[in-house]
Amino acid sequence: MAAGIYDVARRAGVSVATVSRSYTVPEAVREATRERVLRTAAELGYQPNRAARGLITGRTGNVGVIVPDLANPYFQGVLKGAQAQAREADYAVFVADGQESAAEEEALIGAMTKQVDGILLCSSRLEPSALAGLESAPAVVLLNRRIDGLSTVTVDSGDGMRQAMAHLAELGHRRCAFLAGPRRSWSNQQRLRGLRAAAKAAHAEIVTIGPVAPQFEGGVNAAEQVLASDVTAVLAYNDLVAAGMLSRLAQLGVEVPAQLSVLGFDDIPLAAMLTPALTTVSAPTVQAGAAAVDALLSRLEQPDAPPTAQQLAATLVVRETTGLPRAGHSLHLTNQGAV
Amino acid sequence: MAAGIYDVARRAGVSVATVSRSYTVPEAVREATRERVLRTAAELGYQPNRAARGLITGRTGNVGVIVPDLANPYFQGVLKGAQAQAREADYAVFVADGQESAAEEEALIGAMTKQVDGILLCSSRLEPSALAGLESAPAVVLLNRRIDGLSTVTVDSGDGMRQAMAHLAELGHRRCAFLAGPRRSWSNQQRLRGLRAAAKAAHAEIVTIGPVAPQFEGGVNAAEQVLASDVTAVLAYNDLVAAGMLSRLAQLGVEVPAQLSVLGFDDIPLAAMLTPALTTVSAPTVQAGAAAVDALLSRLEQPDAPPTAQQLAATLVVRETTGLPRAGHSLHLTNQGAV
DNA sequence: ATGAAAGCGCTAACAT
DNA sequence: ATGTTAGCGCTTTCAT
Repeated sequence: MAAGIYDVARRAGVSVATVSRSYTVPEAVREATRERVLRTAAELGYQPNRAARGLITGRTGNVGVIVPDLANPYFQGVLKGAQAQAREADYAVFVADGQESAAEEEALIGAMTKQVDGILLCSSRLEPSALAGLESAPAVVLLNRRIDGLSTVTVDSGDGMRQAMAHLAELGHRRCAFLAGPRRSWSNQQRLRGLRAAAKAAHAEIVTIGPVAPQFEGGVNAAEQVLASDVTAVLAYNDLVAAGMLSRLAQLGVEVPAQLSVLGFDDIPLAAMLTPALTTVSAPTVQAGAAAVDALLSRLEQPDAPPTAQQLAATLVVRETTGLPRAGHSLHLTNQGAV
Repeated sequence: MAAGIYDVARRAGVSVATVSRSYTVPEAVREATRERVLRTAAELGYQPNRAARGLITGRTGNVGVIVPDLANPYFQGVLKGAQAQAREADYAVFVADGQESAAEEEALIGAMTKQVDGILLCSSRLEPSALAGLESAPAVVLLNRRIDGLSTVTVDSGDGMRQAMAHLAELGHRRCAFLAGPRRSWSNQQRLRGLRAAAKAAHAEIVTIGPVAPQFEGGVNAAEQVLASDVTAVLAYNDLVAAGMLSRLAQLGVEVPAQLSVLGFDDIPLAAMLTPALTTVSAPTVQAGAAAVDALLSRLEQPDAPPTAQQLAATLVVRETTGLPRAGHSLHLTNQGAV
């Protein structure tokens, strides 16, 4: 069997209290003693049992990460960053997939609560009222969502959109489409707001299309509508939508960026892998995941400190899907509907 | 504070044992009593503390999933499937990122061991000897790796390669390149073996290039070498490599599939999003993750049952990057090295 | 600086 | 069918 604290204590000729202290309050035990204890522990392959420890300290050493969809590449970066940061601080991480459902998310929070010290809720699908009720129990940090009373980490997507629009305006675009994401999504609202403000400043016109499903298919399905709207550029809700758009445009024989400029949002790895490579606004997902865990852990250190609201910068990454607007004529489709 | 079992017991007018039994051996308590207990528990918002339970039962109700790289889309599917299946059985899942390092992986296993009932090791970077030493402690299931004495879930990638080669042969390709993955990788060996056998059967010739990094860049960097090798088709180690290949080929002005056919492996979501869409061998990642957790859980039920070795079928998905071989002339590069 | 002993919240014998 | 009680492996007063 695995060695327990008593085995180590006996073998090292000390009491269990000393063994325990060697780990938790090292400075309270004489160096020679501690060394002997640790060496003995290593020999026996002893590791303190976290569950037993948690029972008495009230801390589990775990954090939970809940995302709406584990298959979404956006959350992959977040998870990677969160995991790395947690492990750094010697925390283990539970993951759970909310399946894009508020109810499931709530159930997961409930199930997780007792097993973690804190929960990182990513792009929560919960109602603001449900979120507001989370101020207690384990610490909670929100990613991509802002609610009073909770610590949050957000990406300045409004400014990201401003950069995107400024880029388009500089190229000469004056009439652009925005392929909107889910209407109630916080991120969508931020992006649209930032875009509208920037468009106004640039004396450009925005036609909003959608909402479309924030997936590849959403972009595929919206392509015709975009073409019909007589714009010279389209800003998609996210990279997945932009990718779908690009795919359908290629089928239709529309050249990007010669005939239409396309922008994404998020800069998931896919963006750089497309041909032409997608110009997009980079949201620092890995960094955001790490920052959120940071916020969570410091909340655990100082439960009474006021909640923090960190905002990360988004940065435009110009690649190959944006260019000068086509001359003042509308689009001719050469390859209507071909596969 | 959160209610404990004693609070529930007192309020329901029963002993703690009855409360406990209402959860763990419901049939051993009179229905009326159990109902009352459960109702009381609900009123108090009581939920059994899993850590305390685990301390005595020796079971944590957790499983761990270790992947070499959380940012790799392949493992995203695996994780999604594993998580769903685990939750189904009311298990929580720990994730950890091995950072492509055998040492880190080993450290993670050590750190996790005490906190989980079983570990799912995905595409482990560990030496066979290290793996063989894992037969004890928590249950272990291997994904994409086969070792005697351990339960495994693998994808029949040899047969996947056979399908791919058969498809190419039918189109008329007789000289194809294989962009090899890491030489020591189990998956790479399986794929190469399957490919060689199928090529022999089809009287086709395989030129092996690489090993290349199993990433987008690996494909980008290998493109020139592939072009120089005078093949009419190239089978990449995985979709990421194929995507890099495609990207570079487009830059070089090589038309796919007219001048060169390209195949990937895995069928990660990216494959369908590329233009032209990638023909690839679909490895059922989500299903594999779920099957592996299944294997893990049944191992927990019956620790003495012999280890199982499940093999999942791979299926060729023909999309747009494969076609007839170009006529018998070599490739002319029209756009050498352009961006 | 170290040890003895009392629990943390729960389950599993063992009673009744 | 239900209650009593002894721990699970550890941390933490309180002594020494």
